[in-house]
Amino acid sequence: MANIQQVAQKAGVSVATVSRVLNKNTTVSPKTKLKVENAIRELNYEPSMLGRNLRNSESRLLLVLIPSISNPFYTEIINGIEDTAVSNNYNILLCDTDSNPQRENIYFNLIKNKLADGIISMDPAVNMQKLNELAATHSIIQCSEYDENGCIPYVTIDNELAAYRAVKHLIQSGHKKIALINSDEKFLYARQRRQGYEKALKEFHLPIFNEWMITSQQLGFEDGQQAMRKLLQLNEKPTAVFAVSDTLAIGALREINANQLKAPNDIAVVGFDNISFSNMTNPTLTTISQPMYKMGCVAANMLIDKIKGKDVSSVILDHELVIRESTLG
Amino acid sequence: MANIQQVAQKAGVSVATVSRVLNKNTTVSPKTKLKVENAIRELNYEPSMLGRNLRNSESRLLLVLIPSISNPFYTEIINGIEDTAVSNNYNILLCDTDSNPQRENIYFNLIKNKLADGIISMDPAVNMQKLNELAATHSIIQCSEYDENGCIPYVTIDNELAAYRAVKHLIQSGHKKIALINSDEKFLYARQRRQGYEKALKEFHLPIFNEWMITSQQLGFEDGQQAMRKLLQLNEKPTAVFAVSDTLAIGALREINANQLKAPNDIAVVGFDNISFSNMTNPTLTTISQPMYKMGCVAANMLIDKIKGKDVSSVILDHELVIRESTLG
DNA sequence: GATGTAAATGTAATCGATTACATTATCTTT
DNA sequence: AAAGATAATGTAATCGATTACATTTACATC
Repeated sequence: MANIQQVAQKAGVSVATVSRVLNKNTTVSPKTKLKVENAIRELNYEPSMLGRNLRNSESRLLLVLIPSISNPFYTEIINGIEDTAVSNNYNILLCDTDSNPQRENIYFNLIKNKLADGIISMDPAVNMQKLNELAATHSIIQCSEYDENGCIPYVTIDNELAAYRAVKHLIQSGHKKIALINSDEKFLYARQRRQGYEKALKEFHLPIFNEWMITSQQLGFEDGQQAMRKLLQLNEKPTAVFAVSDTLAIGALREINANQLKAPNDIAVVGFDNISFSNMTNPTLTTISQPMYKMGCVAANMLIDKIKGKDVSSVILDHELVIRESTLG
Repeated sequence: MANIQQVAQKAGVSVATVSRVLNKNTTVSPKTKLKVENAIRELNYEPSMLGRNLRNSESRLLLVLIPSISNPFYTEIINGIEDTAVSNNYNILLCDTDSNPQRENIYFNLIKNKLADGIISMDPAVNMQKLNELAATHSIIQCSEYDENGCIPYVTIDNELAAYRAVKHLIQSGHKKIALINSDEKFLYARQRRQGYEKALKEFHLPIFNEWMITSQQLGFEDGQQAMRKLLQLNEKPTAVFAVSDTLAIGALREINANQLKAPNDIAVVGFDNISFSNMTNPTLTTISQPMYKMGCVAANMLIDKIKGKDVSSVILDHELVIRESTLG
């Protein structure tokens, strides 16, 4: 692969002139410009980003941290981030942390090493302290999950309100025994959604039973199945379930089917996220729709602004309750 | 962020010595080594990959091209690639081409520009000619989808045999009217799976009807729904369907349910890929299981070998028919 | 034709690392 | 204590671009 020197030599000009042509600098005569362009074409030259980035100390790469690529919730967000990034001449590095601190470190180093210009973190299990430290010197945005006490700008939805609405919908459909399948409350969204759940129950003077609140360590389908299995073993079974993630809800639905029960008649189910699967289940799943694509766009724009040195402030986007078969008796 | 010069100054040594400490070169006395390490710690120094990569002309970044991050089929493969890459000290750049030639170009430039050391392409819609040209000068591996006539090493399964087995299973379950929901036959895997389908039908002297072969442009759930809708409008309806992707099959199942029909009694369904969701549907989906994680590992190892200059040859992995409720009358 | 000004082009420093080669320090050995 | 061998460290070129500053060229004006 040719370098800028060879192009300059072939065109009979200096490297500076070649660079000017490359960067669309106007102070190049049309004649020399043509010579240079011919040389570039003949040599099949492509400028090395390594050299360019070293000099400009930018990489035009954005890091996107996700806990697991297997959760469809993130895919739509990523589409939004990617579209926005590309149209601003950035590319994204998708980093599956697996909620593994060691991997996390690898990716943090990438930004310290100037191989990335900024980070969008969607990992709820990220080391918040480290992230905050890093944010002092680098551009970082949080998406969906964030640190209440930190100073990193974020984009998210009102989780408590969304959960409240989901549970209220169940109550208004006539349910009085409503279970919660939550994820670990070390995550902010889990605490917020539980608050929304409790708020709705209290408002309608319904009892809050610890037995009906299951904590799941992971968000896989199987985890939802397991949680539902526990609920079905109780003496006093709930008639409705609110799961804090569609993947959990879908697993729960599966377990209901497997026990020859029917949703929503035996047990109604509400999920959270509106992943594309949620409309393919049998019955289809009632869920809270997050504006995932938009969330990705907003996060990317915030990050790019931050990199440019602008001030950015956090954003809370709207959500929507999507009512489908799993709660429609 | 401190650079190597400042570390050298602080430690009272030359940059060469710092570099030696960094690269675990043995010819450094324990005493100086300590001095340097202290300086590094005090200055919070992290070596710039940009400088290092420019000098070494390597980036230790692998490009992974996928047509769409929304298809769960790819997620398990990516997990395999990522694990293998990380344990070999590489990181991966996940690139969602959206089967968009312009995006594709962006990512091809990344490797030309030395920002990536190699490519694993899983995009069936990739420009094969360009990919082959690029392969002449760069390290490239294809995964799952490949070019029969090209010279790029690949890892895949025997698509024809897998499809043959899937259809044979339907025939042996008593079905005589078997439809195919295929994707565009510009893709090799589509042609191969169709061949397997036809081979099975011929072997059992069953007729091949063009009406029963639907081509879907995309692999989304909705596309499967649409395809099934067409099949259900036929005068002579099939009693079983083989879809070349689980996403299509799940959409088809959904459409069957929506028409108050039951799988497998009214119509049996077989998918392809064994994505995790295929075990969550109602009924659960019979499908061909590809060793996705392993495929990713093999592809990554092949690529790393190729980068090292070793000779690598293509690999065909085993598949498995997973029988579930959607074909079990 | 001399002069001034603007446009075009070139020279060389720079980004932050690695490393071949040169030099200096240390240790043996007699 | 001198010589030679070896270990430790330093000097400076290098990777491939960008760009401030310097220089050259072209052209207008009197």
